[in-house]
Amino acid sequence: MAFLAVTTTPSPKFPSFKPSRAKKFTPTRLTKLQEDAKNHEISYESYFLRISSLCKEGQLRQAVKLLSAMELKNLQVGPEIYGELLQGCLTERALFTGQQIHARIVKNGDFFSRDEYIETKLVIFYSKCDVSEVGNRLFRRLRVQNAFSWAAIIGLHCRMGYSEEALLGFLEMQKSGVLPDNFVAPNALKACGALRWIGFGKGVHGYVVKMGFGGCVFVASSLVDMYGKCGVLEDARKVFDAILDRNVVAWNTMIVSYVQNGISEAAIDMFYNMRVEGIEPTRVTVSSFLSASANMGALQEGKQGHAIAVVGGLGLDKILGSSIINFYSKVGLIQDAELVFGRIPKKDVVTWNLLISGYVQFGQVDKALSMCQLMMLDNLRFDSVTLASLLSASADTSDLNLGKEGHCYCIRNNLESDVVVASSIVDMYAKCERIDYARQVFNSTINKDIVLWNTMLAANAEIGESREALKLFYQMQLESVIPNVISWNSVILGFLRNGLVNEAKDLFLQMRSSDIQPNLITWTTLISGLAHNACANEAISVFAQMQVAGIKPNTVSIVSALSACSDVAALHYGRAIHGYATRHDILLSVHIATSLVDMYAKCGIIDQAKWVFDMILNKTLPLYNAMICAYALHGQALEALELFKQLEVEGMEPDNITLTGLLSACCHAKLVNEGLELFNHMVSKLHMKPTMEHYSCVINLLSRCGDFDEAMRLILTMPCKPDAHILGSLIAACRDFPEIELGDYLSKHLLKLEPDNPGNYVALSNAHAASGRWDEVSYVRDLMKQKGLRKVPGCSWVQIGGELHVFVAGDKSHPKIGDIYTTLALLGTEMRFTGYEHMFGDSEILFS
DNA sequence: ATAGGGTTAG
Repeated sequence: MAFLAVTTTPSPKFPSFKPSRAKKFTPTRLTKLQEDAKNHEISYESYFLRISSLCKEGQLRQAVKLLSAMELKNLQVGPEIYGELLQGCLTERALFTGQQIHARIVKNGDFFSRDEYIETKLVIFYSKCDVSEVGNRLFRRLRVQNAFSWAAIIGLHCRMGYSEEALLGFLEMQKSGVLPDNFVAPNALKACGALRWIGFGKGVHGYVVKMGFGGCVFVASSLVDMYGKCGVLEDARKVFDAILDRNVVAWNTMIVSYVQNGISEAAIDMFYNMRVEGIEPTRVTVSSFLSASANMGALQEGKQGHAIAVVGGLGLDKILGSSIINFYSKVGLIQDAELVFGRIPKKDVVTWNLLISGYVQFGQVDKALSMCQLMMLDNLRFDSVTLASLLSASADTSDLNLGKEGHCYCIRNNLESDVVVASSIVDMYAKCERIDYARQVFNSTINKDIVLWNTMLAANAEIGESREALKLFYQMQLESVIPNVISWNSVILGFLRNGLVNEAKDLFLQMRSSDIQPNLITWTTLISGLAHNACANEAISVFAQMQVAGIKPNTVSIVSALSACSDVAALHYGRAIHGYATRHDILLSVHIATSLVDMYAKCGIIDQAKWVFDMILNKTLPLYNAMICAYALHGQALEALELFKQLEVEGMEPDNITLTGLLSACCHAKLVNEGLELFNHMVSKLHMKPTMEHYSCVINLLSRCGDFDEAMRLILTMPCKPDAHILGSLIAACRDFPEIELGDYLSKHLLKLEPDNPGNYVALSNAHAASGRWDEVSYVRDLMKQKGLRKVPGCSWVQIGGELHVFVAGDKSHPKIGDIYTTLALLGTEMRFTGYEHMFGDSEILFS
């Protein structure tokens, strides 16, 4: 029973003195006591007061010195002095000093270390310093677990993210007969919010009301926060409205709830209401307001928020600074973001990440990379967010080496198990055309979330692996991940990229009857996919359906619809879309103008195309290209060349498309000198490498003008093998002149060169058809049949008398069919569709 | 009691 004897040591004599009395000392009495202490014998009381005030001022070293002085003089030190010292260490979060005090307490024997007040203080101290092992151990050894220690330990669990433990503590506390007070309730509510346990939260709400804490702003604000975190904004608002004296925190909590639930408008509204009530915003207010502004892309509001922070003298800490940077980079004002970045005194990873992701988002990969280097020089390590941005940059630029470096960094630093990072890695490999690597990373990631599934789905859809995409779509559902709009959209895209139009339409119908409704991107995907698969008329009708469904078309959908109109020369619909764009003030978009130029040109109205072209002030290269190709289509080579001059005057660099347009314009107009001059200019002055199309235009031009020698010379000197198209056009020209011998030679050569390439046979038959030699066409087709070659879709046409004969090989829905409509449009409106006929087993569309 | 960053679809 020796140890019992220790615990029952007779208590030393202490002055009967309670810390609560300290509050009654007035400042004058305090100074008097301090003077006494200097001159005369220092009383216990004044030691206590001196230590207490030093602790409150944060002068911990001085306070500890006094404690040592007391110990030297063999003065008895009571629990209240240790308590004050611990409180001082607590507010200063001075863990080391606190541990020293703890050591002295233990050294002084069980009377001190087992004092209820001291024990509780120690639990609170270690809990607040987030030393959970010690805090928990001391708490478990407590003989009396009072409301204070319970609050400390529940708060500790809360801060460490052990929300379940916090709530268990809340229950256990009640079970042991200690009633949770208005200090514990906020922590319990915070845990409910973190766990999204609305049921438990409501229980706490009921308890709070029963106990009469409902009027406490702290508790009410926590309730607002809890309901907000659980997504029940109506209840959050009800609690908020019932608070009688709302302080800034209450307002902030409500604003934050709206922001976190994506209701930015309401958050902004709240902010203005708060200002009307004359509540001064804090950094928390402004940074939440800026989040809302950033999410809405509300330029004016965000700038106002920044101004309020400056005018209100709110210091630029890293969180407020980050919010400002986030806002500026989200609205694209990267330079302003840079400026603010430079003014933040203490930056952390988040600050750097924001600027880096801003750069990545606006395509400034170089700046993002140099930022990463500077970040390393600042002794900061990359985290998963940095890597996600870096990997996304590698994906955008298809930089496989950079991407691999990023992947390796993730492996070395254990970041690859983060789903977000895994998604970025998968996306990076997919965009760098290494779907095999993407698949490997995808398979080895344990916890797949919807974004990761969608990333893999999109990767397969992009390359038309529709089977694989559909498989993933079912597989994710088997693993209880419910597809969202993006998943559906990707599967539809996969079908369309694979040319499976019916399957795509089918899935779209399924989607419309499911819980998930098509959004703008679904409609756009479908319209553009139909247009690309030669279903122009359907594309146009889907575009109309989309408006019926109440979805406002954007630039991409309008451009796709216009391209569909171009394909079938649907002037009527094209004009309607033009009108729509004008009414909605989106005509200024260069992309739409470019499509309009193309559409009007292909519908035969070159003047209208020029009108649209002239209307755009800041012309881009694609716009010039569209107009040049429009002139080429209409055989107006001189105008095209004039435009080329204008383009060079404006300091633009022509690209391959520009040159193709110009050369084909020359070719149509048989401007042989201009064409050759252009070709030489392109090679020697612009240092451009001619493509097969460029050679094709020039060789076609030469042969159409009868210069077969020069054409052959070019064929022999070109760095790549001539394709079927080039030889085909040459053969066609041979028939026209006639250069029968050369033509026959080339024909045989073409078939000898690549006897198994069906494209060559098609080219040949097209060439024969163009010169009206039907027997030859028939012969070539027979040859194909003998060789068992599948027909390659394609078409050709020829005008004989008043009739236009159009030959369509294979499927009538082949994209090439669009050319027929364009040709018809160019020929004028007299041409009338008269029906299909069959010739050589293929369809022939007759017009007259 | 309240605040900041990242990944997927046309």
